[in-house]
Amino acid sequence: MEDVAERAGVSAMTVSRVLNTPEKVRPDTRARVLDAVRELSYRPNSAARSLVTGRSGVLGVVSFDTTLYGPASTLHGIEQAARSEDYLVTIVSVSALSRRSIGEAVDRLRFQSVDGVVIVAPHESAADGLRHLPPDLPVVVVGASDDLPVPVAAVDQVTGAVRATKHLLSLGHRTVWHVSGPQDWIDASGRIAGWRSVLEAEGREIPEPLLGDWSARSGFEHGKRLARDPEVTAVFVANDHMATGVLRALREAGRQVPQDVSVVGFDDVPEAAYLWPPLSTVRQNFAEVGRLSFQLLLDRIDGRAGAPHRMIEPELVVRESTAARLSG
Amino acid sequence: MEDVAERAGVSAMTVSRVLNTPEKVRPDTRARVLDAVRELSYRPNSAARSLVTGRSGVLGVVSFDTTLYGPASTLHGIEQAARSEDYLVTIVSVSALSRRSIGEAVDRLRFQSVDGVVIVAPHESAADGLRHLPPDLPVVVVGASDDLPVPVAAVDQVTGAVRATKHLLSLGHRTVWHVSGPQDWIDASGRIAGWRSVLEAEGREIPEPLLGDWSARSGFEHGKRLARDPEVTAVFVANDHMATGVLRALREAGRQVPQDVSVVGFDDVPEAAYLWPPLSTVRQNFAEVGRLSFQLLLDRIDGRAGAPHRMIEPELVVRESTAARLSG
DNA sequence: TCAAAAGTTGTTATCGCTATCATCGATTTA
DNA sequence: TAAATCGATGATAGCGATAACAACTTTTGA
Repeated sequence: MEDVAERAGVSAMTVSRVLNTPEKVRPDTRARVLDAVRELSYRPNSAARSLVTGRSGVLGVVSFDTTLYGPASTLHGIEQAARSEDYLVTIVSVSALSRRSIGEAVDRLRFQSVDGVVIVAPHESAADGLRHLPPDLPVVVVGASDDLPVPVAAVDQVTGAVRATKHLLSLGHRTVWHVSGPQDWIDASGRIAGWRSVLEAEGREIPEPLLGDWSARSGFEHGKRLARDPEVTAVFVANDHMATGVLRALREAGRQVPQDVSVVGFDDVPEAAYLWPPLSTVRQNFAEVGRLSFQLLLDRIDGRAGAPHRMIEPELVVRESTAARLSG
Repeated sequence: MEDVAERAGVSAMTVSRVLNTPEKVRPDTRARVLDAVRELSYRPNSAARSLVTGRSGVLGVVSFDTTLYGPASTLHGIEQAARSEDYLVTIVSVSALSRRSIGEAVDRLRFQSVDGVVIVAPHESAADGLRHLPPDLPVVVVGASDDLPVPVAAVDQVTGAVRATKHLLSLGHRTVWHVSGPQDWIDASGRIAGWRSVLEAEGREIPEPLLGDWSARSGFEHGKRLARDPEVTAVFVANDHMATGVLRALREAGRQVPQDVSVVGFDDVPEAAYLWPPLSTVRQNFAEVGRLSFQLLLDRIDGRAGAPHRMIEPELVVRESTAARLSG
């Protein structure tokens, strides 16, 4: 920086000003400095800068398994939004959402002086960890229940499940079976709640939900069971991967989709439209969740109040895995 | 830090030593310092540290679309490996792999003084960008051709394609059709090369490869074409998502898999085992690629020579989408 | 027993930048 | 015209850590 200053015939302070508050420097001086910067291909040292400003320009994201479609998309959304504001994103992926693992992840990020943290915590067990966060660190949570002391951005799971269930009932099905995610997942319990509420409101029989683990394998296992029961004509599956397994099980048992059984998934993963048959599902706009959570975090960092909680409405996408119930 | 020193009755320097080279401090002093650290819940300031050491403990990853299964898994592998060595990972995801976008991404990371960068660049167009990297920055590339001036870690695509193709021929198919990825992807061209080499070596007819774009949609489109041609009995599809589309197209056209047509995919995405029928495919160990590339990068950062290029062998996973060709 | 060696701790300077306040000339105002 | 104001730039002092060397203590060995 000294060299740049010398070359431009100014002081180091002026160079700093050109880089941070250009409007406070006379245009011709500014130009000279910028030339010198370019000629020496000078890059300011961020460590020194953040040492004195107390800001690093880096955000942390703590996420459960980033290879899953949802977390990966959310992360991507956060990253895109962050880039437009010149923030960089540091990721810590955790394999469990206990109080301890969240605490450790946040500590590691804090140690690197991130300016704020987004925690993608779709799991019940995270709640404890989320209640014991350092109070001086700006934090936003994605996909958790909204009774937390920090801002939350999430897709409204209940509404999504309600739409899926209503859609199936409107096709004339007597009731709707449900293959759910693990109950300690916020998303799973929200979807169960939405599904159940519709059946209750309409006075339909409420079958016991079949507990899956999000994997295609568990969908397949439950699908085999459902296929055996001729009463089953409509299934709401809590995610598209499990739905993939359910589709396979139904077919192998000789039950046609959608003629014999209608199936709705959740997520709208990219390949959902190309399963056989194309899967009706509930689309979650993860990218939007990412954008929103970043916005919330930025508000926090800059000391603005900002909305405390933000819900995003999911959208029912009807394809060919659902059809009117055959009479009889 | 001053406070900690005072509380422990030592100098700041000793506190620093306790944190960095504990073995150079007498056990009792060390204990006193650690107590003070705990009582004041002191956290060293990484900005100050990296200002003086020139190291940040942060790695950068530049990756093409991190929502794709491959890049996401690789990223995850890098992150896990990095954590075990106390590195944090900062991610920049780019939507194109031009020289410019790679340059910008690397610049943004360098600006944050990362200690090194892994570039996940499975695209031909990245080559130009990879040849013009700043020479003073430790860089490792994942999934690129191996004629680069930087270390490369990759899955051996050619071998994977060879195995898939040989498997199909060994089942008695006359030849093997290929739905490929975009040709400017390294992985796609490698798979084409492997597939073609086997057919050539065996003197089989070499059908024109059908160019897809990795999406289930394009697999579906090509699948419709293949389904119309009764000559087609074996298809090697360049990834599992396209294979999903191919399966659907074949079924819709009334052609049974595997009785009429055998299909092999590539990647082994988690749901591949639960498609209908379970998809035979080639498994790429992305986590291992991530681990390896981190290792390579660490060697670079620490000034060790290290292996220049590392290839990982993919593995053929035979499930139920492939079967012997029916005579006739 | 005492000097040399080894082990421990402290002092000082510095990493590269920006906050703060001082300075100085130019412009406006009375 | 002199005083007040303003805008642009500069000088100085840290931010919080570690490197390098200095100083002091303890061990070691003849």
